[in-house]
Amino acid sequence: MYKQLFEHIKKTCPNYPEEDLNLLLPYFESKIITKKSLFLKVGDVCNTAAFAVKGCFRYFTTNSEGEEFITRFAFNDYWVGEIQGMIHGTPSMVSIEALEDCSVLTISATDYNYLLQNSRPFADFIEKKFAKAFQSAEIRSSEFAESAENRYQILLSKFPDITQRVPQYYIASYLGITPESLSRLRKKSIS
Amino acid sequence: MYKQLFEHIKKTCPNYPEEDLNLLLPYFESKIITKKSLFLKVGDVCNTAAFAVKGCFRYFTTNSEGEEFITRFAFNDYWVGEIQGMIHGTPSMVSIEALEDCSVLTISATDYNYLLQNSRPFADFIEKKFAKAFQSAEIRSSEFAESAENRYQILLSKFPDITQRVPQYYIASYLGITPESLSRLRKKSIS
DNA sequence: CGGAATCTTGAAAGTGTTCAAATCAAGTGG
DNA sequence: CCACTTGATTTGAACACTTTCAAGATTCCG
Repeated sequence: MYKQLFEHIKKTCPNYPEEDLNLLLPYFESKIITKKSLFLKVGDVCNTAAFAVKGCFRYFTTNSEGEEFITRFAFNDYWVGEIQGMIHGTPSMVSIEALEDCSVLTISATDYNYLLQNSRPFADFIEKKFAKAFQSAEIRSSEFAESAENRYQILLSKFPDITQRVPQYYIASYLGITPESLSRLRKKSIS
Repeated sequence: MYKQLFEHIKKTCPNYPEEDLNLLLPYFESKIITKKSLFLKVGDVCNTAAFAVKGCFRYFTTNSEGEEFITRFAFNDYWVGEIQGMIHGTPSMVSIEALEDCSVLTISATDYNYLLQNSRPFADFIEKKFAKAFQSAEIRSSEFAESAENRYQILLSKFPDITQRVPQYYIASYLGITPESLSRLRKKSIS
């Protein structure tokens, strides 16, 4: 559990001091998030962040027609939650739901902000994560420059096992097409 | 010129100390960016940020078909450039072009980073701007949950005068449709 | 073994694209 | 100031792609 979190941190910040890693321990709590439960709901303020040791989540919003639209997925070694809301107390624009039973390490917004203020290495780590998240958001929005078929290929190349873990209609929603269209698109790609 | 920049900063950070504002002066330079010139090119590292006193810019990428796709617009009182690249030296994923003759206040990446390190108020200001930019990127990608017509209406509500300043084929590109489709869509909306 | 959920397939309808031509607008040079 | 050029927008018709709705096949799970 914690070893995986530490590995994750060291991958992002290779010179994160070993002793500072151990200081993090008391702030995290191991939890199971059961399949289909909501980790965060639109409009709520995110008061917990979770490091996904094992699991799979979807972020989604609802459009003006009342249809769900998936904005992103999160898998093992991803952080789940809304950093923005944790820091500034702004209500979330997305909901987050577990697609499997997920094993996570959670940290409260209070402890998170405490560490941000009092641990230089942690603050640097979060800053890097944040920069990465920003880049991902920019990439996500430019994906729509591509055709649905290309978007699907890009998604597959990023997450080769996504078809095993995520129902196809969710992938379709992420791509912005109907499940039927995705089914046909897949059929075409194979032949 | 500078007054406008100061107003902009005070709007974001109401208690930005007056004396710290004046400290910023020597780092900024007033410039004109002529219509159609590139402020930043894909792949280059952004070494200058610009505060748009007056003007209008488009950010764009090129998809795998070689077609341009506009990711966002920037107008008066916007910051133009890639903060990410300025801080981390990463190459830009977008190009930025002036759509009018633009009057801007520029600051070099070096000075920018210097201020970030040495001026607490400036760092706080940038942090807020950054959070805002992140949110905008998230919103931008969820816009594709909506129909082209709704996306157009949303854009109009955000920038009521955009049709006066930006050619329609650029707006179409931003919406992810052809200029012809936008033309028809507008015709329909009016009646 | 059911029953529910998911995925596939078909046909019709809808929507956006393409390509070509016409119209409109703005600026240039005689 | 007008004719001309160039760029931008509109319109039309054929076409391509995606959606919708309905039905059938498949998979998963209690």
